[in-house]
Amino acid sequence: MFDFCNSMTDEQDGRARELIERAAAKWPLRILHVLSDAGAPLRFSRLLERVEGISQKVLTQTLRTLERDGLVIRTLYPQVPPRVEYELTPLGRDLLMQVVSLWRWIVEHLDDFDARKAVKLTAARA
Amino acid sequence: MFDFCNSMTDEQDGRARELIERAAAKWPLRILHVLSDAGAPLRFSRLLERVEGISQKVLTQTLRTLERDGLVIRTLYPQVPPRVEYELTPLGRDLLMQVVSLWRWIVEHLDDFDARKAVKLTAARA
DNA sequence: ATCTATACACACCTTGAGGTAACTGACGTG
DNA sequence: CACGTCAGTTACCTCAAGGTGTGTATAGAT
Repeated sequence: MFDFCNSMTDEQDGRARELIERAAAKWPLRILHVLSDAGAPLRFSRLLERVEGISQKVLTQTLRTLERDGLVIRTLYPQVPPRVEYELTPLGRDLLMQVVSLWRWIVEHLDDFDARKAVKLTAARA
Repeated sequence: MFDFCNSMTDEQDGRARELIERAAAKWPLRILHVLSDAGAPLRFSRLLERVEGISQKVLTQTLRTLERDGLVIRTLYPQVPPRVEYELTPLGRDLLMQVVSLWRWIVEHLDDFDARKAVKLTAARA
């Protein structure tokens, strides 16, 4: 049914899996979403305000990971006090769009995600 | 850019987020994939063999969660020794298809996920 | 001299997912 | 009566993500 899965090398599968796991962590998608909504580069402290509930430490961590993955760009302006701006890369924007389409599908089918709606066949045939 | 995000209630967003986080955990997608490939109900021990590396405990845990979410159906045949079969629900199949399309997109763009490919603008304008 | 703002770094702690290994219950088999 | 099978359960441990709280460099403003 998913022939393409078998046409992947193990390395491709591994890397894709890593990316999914990193992106599906607690904060990355929120951050990408905030950056996308802003439509313009955001400073560190703006992100800290808009990504509700995140701590400074985790925001820096997550941003570094997103940067390494090529999803955001970090621009440092050597001023005092320092100024750093973050913005989405085209890849980040594209990834977000892919995820959003999945998200939309889930929201549309939210009522189905419930075991009580699943037909139970418990042992009728046994 | 993602207008539909703002047309969601907080509750919808929260539930969708929970589902994503659960589904993107270490094992659920593998299990769904194995069940899908099998094309037929699988016994517990068949899953244990085919989902490489998973332990009994985690397999049961994960299957229970998938069952609660309405993604798999558990059928118990009251025999001795016991026989239990797991199969995908239509919803599970559909979810897997959505995720696979995301997966495919990621694999196709795997080479782009690398910070070295991102254009760096480090402070040229400062 | 003190205070403030910015974007962190560092040390510490909590929490939960996941791993490991042993045990269970019911029954048919030798 | 011991043994193996199946689908778990239970107790215990580990490890890393994430949370909390503080420290730091710099220079302009008061």
